[in-house]
Amino acid sequence: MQVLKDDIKKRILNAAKQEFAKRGFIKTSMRDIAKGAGVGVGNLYNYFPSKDNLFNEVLAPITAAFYAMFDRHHSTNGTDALEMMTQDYLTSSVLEYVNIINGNRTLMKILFFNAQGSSLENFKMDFTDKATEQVKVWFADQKKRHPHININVSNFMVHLHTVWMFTMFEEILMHKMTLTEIRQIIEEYITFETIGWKYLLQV
Amino acid sequence: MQVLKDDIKKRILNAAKQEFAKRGFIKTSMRDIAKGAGVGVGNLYNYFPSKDNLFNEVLAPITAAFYAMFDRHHSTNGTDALEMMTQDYLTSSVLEYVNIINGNRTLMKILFFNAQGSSLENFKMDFTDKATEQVKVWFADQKKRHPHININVSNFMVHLHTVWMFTMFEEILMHKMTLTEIRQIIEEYITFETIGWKYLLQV
Amino acid sequence: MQVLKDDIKKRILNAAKQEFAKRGFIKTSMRDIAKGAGVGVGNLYNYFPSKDNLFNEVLAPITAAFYAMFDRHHSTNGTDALEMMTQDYLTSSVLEYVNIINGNRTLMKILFFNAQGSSLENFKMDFTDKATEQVKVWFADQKKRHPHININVSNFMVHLHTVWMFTMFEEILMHKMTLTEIRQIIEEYITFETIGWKYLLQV
Amino acid sequence: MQVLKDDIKKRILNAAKQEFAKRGFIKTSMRDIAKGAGVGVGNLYNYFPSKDNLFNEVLAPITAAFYAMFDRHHSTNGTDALEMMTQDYLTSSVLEYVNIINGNRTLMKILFFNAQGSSLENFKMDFTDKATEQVKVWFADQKKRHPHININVSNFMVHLHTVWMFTMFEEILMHKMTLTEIRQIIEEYITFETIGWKYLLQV
DNA sequence: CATGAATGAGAATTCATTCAT
DNA sequence: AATGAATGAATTCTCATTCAT
Repeated sequence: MQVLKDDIKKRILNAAKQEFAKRGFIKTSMRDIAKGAGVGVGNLYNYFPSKDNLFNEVLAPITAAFYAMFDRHHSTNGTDALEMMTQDYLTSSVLEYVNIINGNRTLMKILFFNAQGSSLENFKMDFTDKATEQVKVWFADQKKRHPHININVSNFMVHLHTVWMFTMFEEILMHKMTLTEIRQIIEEYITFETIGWKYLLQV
Repeated sequence: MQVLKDDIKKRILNAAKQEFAKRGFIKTSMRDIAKGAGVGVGNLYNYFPSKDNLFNEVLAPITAAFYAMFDRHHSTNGTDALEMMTQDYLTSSVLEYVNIINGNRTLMKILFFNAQGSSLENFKMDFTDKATEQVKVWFADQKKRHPHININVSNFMVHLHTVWMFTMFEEILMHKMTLTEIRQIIEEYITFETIGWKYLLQV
Repeated sequence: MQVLKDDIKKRILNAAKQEFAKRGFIKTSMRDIAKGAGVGVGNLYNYFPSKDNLFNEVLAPITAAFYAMFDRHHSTNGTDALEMMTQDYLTSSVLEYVNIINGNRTLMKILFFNAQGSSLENFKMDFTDKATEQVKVWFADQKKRHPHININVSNFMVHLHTVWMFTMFEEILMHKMTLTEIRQIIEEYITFETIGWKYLLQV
Repeated sequence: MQVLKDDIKKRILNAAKQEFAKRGFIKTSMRDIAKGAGVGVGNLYNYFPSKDNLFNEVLAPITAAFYAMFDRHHSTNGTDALEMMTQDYLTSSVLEYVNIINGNRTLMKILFFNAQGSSLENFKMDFTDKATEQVKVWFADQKKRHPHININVSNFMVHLHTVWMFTMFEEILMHKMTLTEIRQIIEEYITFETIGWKYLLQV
């Protein structure tokens, strides 16, 4: 019975994923999902209290991954600024994101492009805001350590670059690329960012 | 009578703008707009043949501005690459965009974030694609003029930076900023881009 | 001024005729008519109190013709049965109808096929009912004159043949025919009817 | 549950039948039907995907009967002309139609008089056209068998008589008659047709 | 746990008619 | 007399959610 239940839940989540990816949150109807899952409409509500909740559950893996990553990086607040500027460090960081993306293309597409109308419609914005806050704290910390660093970078600039990273993810998503291609892009991206920031920070 | 008509049309367009900005295209109902404009529902259709058309008319100023700018820049294809790399040229270019933005904050918000479900839902994507095409042509032209330039930048990278520019606009939009702040950001942005591209192109 | 008014009225009636013929009573909107007449919507109501009234006025020529014919034939009640059975008499009668048809093809089409939803939607039925009543009176009269005539023809049969005549008109209308073709058909029709009725009445 | 479903479907079809018969396709609203069936408006769409489809389902019995009959008569193409001229053969044929009519008075009324605006609005015309085609084929066949038969009857005349038969059905419909009355009428009708055609064909 | 029928509000759009100008 | 903007009710159809079975 428990097994059966889990199976059904998975089938619902899967069907929902397909439909949300195809038509977006608003245009997807519970009926479509039920049909896709081979399940009665009413039964959906035995597993998920509402359409919005179902949507959140579908996207749980990706949102969780983002939050997990966020927490992990929270603990790197102690990392030294100059160390962070190394290509290696950055590359490994970004590749971490890329792995998330690559394992969850569909979910990310939904989260970034098809969430309008749901409670997750502002996820990207909220997340970047949070991330920016974190970076601002990190910057303040660095100021103490390296007084010579030009820390007068606007908060906005920090925010913008966070968003840009996401934008890059989006573009990678939308232009179905091979892993090799992705690696090359990441490299170009990192180069670009490193050069720019080093200049701005006058390191 | 003529005055009255124009007045009502403006009131409808205004109400529509407010509602579309608040709730997005899909979730905004003609009833809401009518109520907002202090007008009967049916009367909306004396001015605009459909919801989608009304939406397009609301956004006409901003879409027209984008297309006009696109056409103007089309004629700069002859511009030399090295000239374009000057801070001055770039700054003036970007400020052009910024002026558009600044005069049409709400409209841009709608166009970029709230157009899902309308015929303009792909405007940003289509526009960046077009812009990318243009830049690719420009790159090819530059290859002839400056054979020493490293032209092996992926199309994707070109595309990405076009999108980034838009992203910056979006962010400027969302963080209601003063003109001075905007100027500083543009400066940082230009610096960043110039440095990065000079490096990539090995100029 | 009076001239102008008449001109406008004619233009409205004409435009209405076109539209009613094209789309039928229900599907034709007052706006369409106004546009067709080159007149403001509101002005229609200065000439005709309602859509239904306008419809009636458009069809007035044809309905009037039918009623006029009806009245004329009312006075033929004195005509002798055996005289009426002659080809000549019948032919001339039917040709009378044909002339009406031919001069008013469009109006008849409207009256017969496009009146649903209007107060004239039952015109044909009402008219045939009245005509049948008249013929029944005529039959009763004949019984006195020619006791040997088999008068036991059902009222229904009388009704049916009235309807058939109309049906023939409809078919002639729908198969745009030349006058010669029409004449041939009428001849065949009369032959058919004469033969049949002579047999039924055992004349 | 299954019983309930069938019951409701019947109630909807019945209510729809009543309303369509009363007001015709266009003027009947889904709300009226829902109210008549004691059902919510939305629920109609659980049974029928559209108003037009509901209309078609309501009329399915009668349209199916017509097509079935058409197919059956298609196989009588081999029947000899002179045989067909016998009263018995014709009577049995027409009675076949009459039986259909008698069991479906309301439906035929709807199909013939109240279908405007629906996808069945041309049913009668289409059907008579098809039937006429069939008869023309039959005529051509007879010409070979009985060269002395005067086959120069206009196509129009053939068409007209097909329509007339339908017209008779319509009239029978509209004048609620007993079966005995109907039989008498059919007899008169057949007599009329036989006499007339024999004369026209110079048999 | 499962069904899908049922609900009822809400969507966009149409249209005859009125009325201020 | 003429305009056409304005109204508001009516149209078909959709859909998240509930509930009897």
